[in-house]
Amino acid sequence: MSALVKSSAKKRCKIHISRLISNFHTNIQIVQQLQNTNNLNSLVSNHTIVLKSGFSNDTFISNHLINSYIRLHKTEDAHRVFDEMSDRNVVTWTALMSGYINIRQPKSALKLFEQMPRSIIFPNPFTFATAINACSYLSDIGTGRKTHSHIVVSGFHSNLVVCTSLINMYGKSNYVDDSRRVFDSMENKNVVSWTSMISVYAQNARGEEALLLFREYINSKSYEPNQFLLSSVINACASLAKLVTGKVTHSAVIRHGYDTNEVVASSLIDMYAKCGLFDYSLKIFRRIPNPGLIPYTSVIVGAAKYGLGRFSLDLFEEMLEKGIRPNDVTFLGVLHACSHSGLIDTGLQYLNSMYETHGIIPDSKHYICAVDMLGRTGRLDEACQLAKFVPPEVKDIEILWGSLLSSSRTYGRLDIAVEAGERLIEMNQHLATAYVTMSNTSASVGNWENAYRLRSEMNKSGINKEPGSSWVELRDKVYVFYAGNVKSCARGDEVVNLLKELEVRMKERGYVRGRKGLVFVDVEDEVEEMVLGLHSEKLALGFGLLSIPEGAAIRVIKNLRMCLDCHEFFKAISKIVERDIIVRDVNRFHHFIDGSCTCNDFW
DNA sequence: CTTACGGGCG
Repeated sequence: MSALVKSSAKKRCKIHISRLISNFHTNIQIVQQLQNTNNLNSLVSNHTIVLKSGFSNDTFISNHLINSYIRLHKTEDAHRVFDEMSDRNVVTWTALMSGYINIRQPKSALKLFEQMPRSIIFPNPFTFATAINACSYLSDIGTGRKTHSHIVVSGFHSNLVVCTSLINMYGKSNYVDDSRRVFDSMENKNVVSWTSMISVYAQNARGEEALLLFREYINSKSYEPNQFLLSSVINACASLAKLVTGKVTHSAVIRHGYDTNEVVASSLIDMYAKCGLFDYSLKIFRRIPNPGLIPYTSVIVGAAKYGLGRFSLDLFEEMLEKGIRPNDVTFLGVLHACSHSGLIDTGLQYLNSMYETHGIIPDSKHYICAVDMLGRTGRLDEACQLAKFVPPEVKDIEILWGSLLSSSRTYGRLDIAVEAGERLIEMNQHLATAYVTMSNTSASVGNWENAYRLRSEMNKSGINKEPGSSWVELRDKVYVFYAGNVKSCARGDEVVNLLKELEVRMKERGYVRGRKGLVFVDVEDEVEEMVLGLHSEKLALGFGLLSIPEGAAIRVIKNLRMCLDCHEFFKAISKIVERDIIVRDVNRFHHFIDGSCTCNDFW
C-alpha cells in the first residue's frame, strides 16, 4: 500500500518535473526567439505563439515581448502588450519608458514615470536613468532637478549610470557646473562618465575645460580613449580651433583605427575646416568607404563656410545621387553655400525643395539664412515678403527681423527698416538696436525729424545700448575690445591698421563692400559693427597659437574668403602679434594625416 | 532572467 502510494507519488512527481522541464524548455525557446526577432512578421508570429501557449500571463515573457516591439520601434504595439498585462513589474515600466524615448517621445516616458507609483511599483536605477534621459531630451531642468532629489532620497545617487545620465541632463540644459558637481561626487567612473563630462564642456563652448579634463583622463587612466571620447575631444579642438591639439588627437584616432568611423571622421572634417584647412577635411571625407548623411553634411557645411559654395552644392548633388537623404542641417549648409556664392535664386529653389521634395519643414535658421541672403544683395522686397511669411511665434524670429532691419538700412529702404523695427519693438527684442537703426536709417534718407524723434523716444524709455565687446586671446594674454572705442584695447590701433590694410587688398581684388562688409572706415557705428562681429566662439588663427572669436571669423572671413585665401588671411592677422608667434614646423604635422606620425607625448 | 548612461554637422 505504502509502496503503491510512494510509486504513484513518484510517478506524479516525474510527470510534474517533466512538464516543468518542457515548460522551461519552451520558455527559454520563446525568450530566445523573441530576443532574436529582427522583423515584424516573425515577431507577430512569435507573439501568437506566446498567446497560444498561455505564456501571456508570464511577466517575464511579456517583458521580452515588449522589448522586441521596442527594438523594432513599434512602441504603440509594446504599449498594447503593456495594457493587457496583469502583473507589471518595474522592468515592464522601464522598458516601455525607454521605448518612448526611442521613438523621440520623451514626454510619454515621463508621463509613465509619473503614473508608476500609483501601481505601487517603485523606480530602480534603470528607471531613474531612463527618466533623467527623457529630461535631457526635453532640456527639462525642472523635472530633472526634481528627479535628482528623488534619486538622492531613494539612495541611488552613487549609481554610475544614474550619475552619468545626470551629467548629461544638466549639460543639455546648460548647467555645466551642476554636471561637474555630479561628476566630482562619483566614486567610480568609467569611460562613459568621462566622455559625458568632456562632451558637456565641449557642447557648452567650454573647450579649454574639456581639453583639461581629457588631459587628466590620459594622465590618470590606463584605459585608452574610444571613438566616443575622441570625437568629443576633436569637437573641443574645433571650437577652439586648436589645430595642433586637433592634429595630435587625429593621430590618436589613426593609431586606434577610428579614422573611418563616420562620426569621428565628421568631427575631424569639421575641425580642419574650422582651422582653415579644408583640403584636409576633403581628404578625410574621401577616405570614408561609404559616407552617409553625417559625413556628407559635415563636408557640405565645411565647404560652404570655407567659401567654396559651388563645390558644396556639387557635394550635395553627389549625395542625392547616391540616394542619401539630407536633413535640416544639410540644408542649412546648402543655403549657406548659396548665400556666400551669390547664388540667390538657386538658394531659394533649394529652400522650396526642402518640403516639396524632401519633406523637411524649414525652421527659423533656414529662413534667417534666406532673408539674410536676399537682404545682403538688396532684394529687400522679397526678403520682407519672406519674413512676413514666417509665423511670428517661430523661435528666434527676432533675429530674422533684425537681419532685415540691418540690410534695409544698408540699402536705404526706410519703409522696410521701419516695419522691421516696429516688429522688433513689438516683440520687445533688440530694442536698442531697433531704435538706433531706425533712427540712423531715417537720418540717412534725410528724415532728420523722425531720426530725432526715435532717438529721444529711446532715451525717454531708458533703453541703453550696452557696448559690444570682443576679445583676442594670444597665448596667455587676453585683449578686450569695446564697441566704438578701439583705443580701449592695449593694441587696438594695430588691429584697426591691419584691418584697413586688408580692406585695401580686398578692394584691389575687386571686392565691393556690401552689407556687413568689413567696415573699418571712421564711422562710429561701423567700427562698432566690426567689433561686434568679433564675437562669440573662438577661432584660432595661425596654428592654434593665435585665436580670435569664431564670430569674427564668420563675419570677417565671410567677406575675406571671397578675395583672399585662408592662409593669406592667417598670415595677415598674425602680423598683429608678430612678436607673440612662435613659428612651428608645420610640415611635421602633415604626417599625422597619413598615420605615420607617432607623436604621442603631446599631452 | 528582461529594463539604464557617452560621440558629429547647425
